[in-house]
Amino acid sequence: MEQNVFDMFKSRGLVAQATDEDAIRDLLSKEKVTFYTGFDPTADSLHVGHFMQLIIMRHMQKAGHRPIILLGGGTTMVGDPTGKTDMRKMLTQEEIQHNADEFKRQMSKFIDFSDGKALMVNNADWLLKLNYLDFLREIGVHFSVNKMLAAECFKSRLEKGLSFIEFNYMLMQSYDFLRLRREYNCKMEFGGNDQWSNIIGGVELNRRCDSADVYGLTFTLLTTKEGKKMGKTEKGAVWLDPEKTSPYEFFQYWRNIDDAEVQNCLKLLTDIPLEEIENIDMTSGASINAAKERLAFELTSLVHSTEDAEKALSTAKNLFSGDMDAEHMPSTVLNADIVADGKAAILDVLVGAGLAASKGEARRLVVQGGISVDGDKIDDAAATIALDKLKNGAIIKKGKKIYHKVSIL
RNA sequence: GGGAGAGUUCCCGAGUGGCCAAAGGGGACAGACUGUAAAUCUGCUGCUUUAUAGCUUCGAUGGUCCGAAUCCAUCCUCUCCCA
Repeated sequence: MEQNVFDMFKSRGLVAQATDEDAIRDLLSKEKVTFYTGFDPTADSLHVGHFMQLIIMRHMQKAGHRPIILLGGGTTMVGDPTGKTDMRKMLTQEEIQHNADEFKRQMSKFIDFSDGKALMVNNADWLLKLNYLDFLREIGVHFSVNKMLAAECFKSRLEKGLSFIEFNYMLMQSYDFLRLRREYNCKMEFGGNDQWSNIIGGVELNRRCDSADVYGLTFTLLTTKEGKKMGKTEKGAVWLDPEKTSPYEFFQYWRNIDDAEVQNCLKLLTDIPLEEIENIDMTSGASINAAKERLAFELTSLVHSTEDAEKALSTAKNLFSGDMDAEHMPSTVLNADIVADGKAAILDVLVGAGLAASKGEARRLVVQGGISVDGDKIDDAAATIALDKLKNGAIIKKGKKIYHKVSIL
């Protein structure tokens, strides 16, 4: 008999909190369970933060259970205050719909929606129609303000100020669970560990309204060792959409991960057997690097494709071993008007390629020795690149790891 | 509704009329060292072809003044106390 999915989650360190471990293990081994995870469509692409939830749903589906993706078309209009220090920007209904559509497209890569094997529902379907008084009388009675205020997730907001609209988020999420159980016999809610309060709210609501036993399970959050959420870079989130974060950049994000995170990420995000992960020699740089490469490769193939992962890997190998491989690196085609007298100023090229935000920044980069063109270091801010070089495509290296091909029309 | 206070550059935070493009810290970026890691050290951090120069910036708008982040008026947002 195969290992119970729940035990598999546990052994890989995925589980953070569970409402009733034994009951959950039991339920998952006895029947095909319908469970749900909510996603708030606040941006037009999924990012690494959602990734782990998708992996989990995929595992569940493989084990024969039925996932419901709950799009928070309604809740997004309110904004989850959990862990946020500021109020969220309000989105219009059109924006939310657009984002939800994009989510669906990206998710079908991980989850099989055919033949009702997985469902996607939108809580806007019921939340938008709610009548305020009915809602208060049916749902509101079951929530204790005292209890909510004591919850950890509101603490930080109580210092900064919390508006009433956000305070209601928890009720709405709890109500979602009630609706999903009533309509789809959904018995479990999954989420990141930051969702714990919201999830137990829903579990309790089901019990109070219908005396129904349902369960909640939260998963470890992917965080860096400073406790920040993973998947954020200076430029923003690492997206799953190749248009927003190219497979190469995606690959490099994982390739450059902190030593201390490698094993954890392998456990949480890949299917590589546990023993193998635990046997990685963490004392040698070479073996750690090999593990990072493996991680990056596995994840890139999952999110994009094996082909993309291979391309990213070979591009990276070539670049870092000194060979110029211009094929898969980010590139920019510049307008001919930056060329004067058969050459273009290096500063203009840097700004044009988006490698520097302003000429001042570009100058700094050059002066500090951070720029090479076709392997030759440039240290003079007045330097130029000859037109024929640009025509063939010049490879600019910024810092240690950023390569960019620049050519001209 | 009454009273008190706050809004400064990516973030925190100093600055109460010229010496302010604005201290300090964090972050980011670049360099050295490394393993495409971390830690450490150094540089750097509004824009403008170099600048002892010019321009834009200190919640918003208008005003006082030779000169405003700093003073005045109105407005907006937030926090705290009382109701």
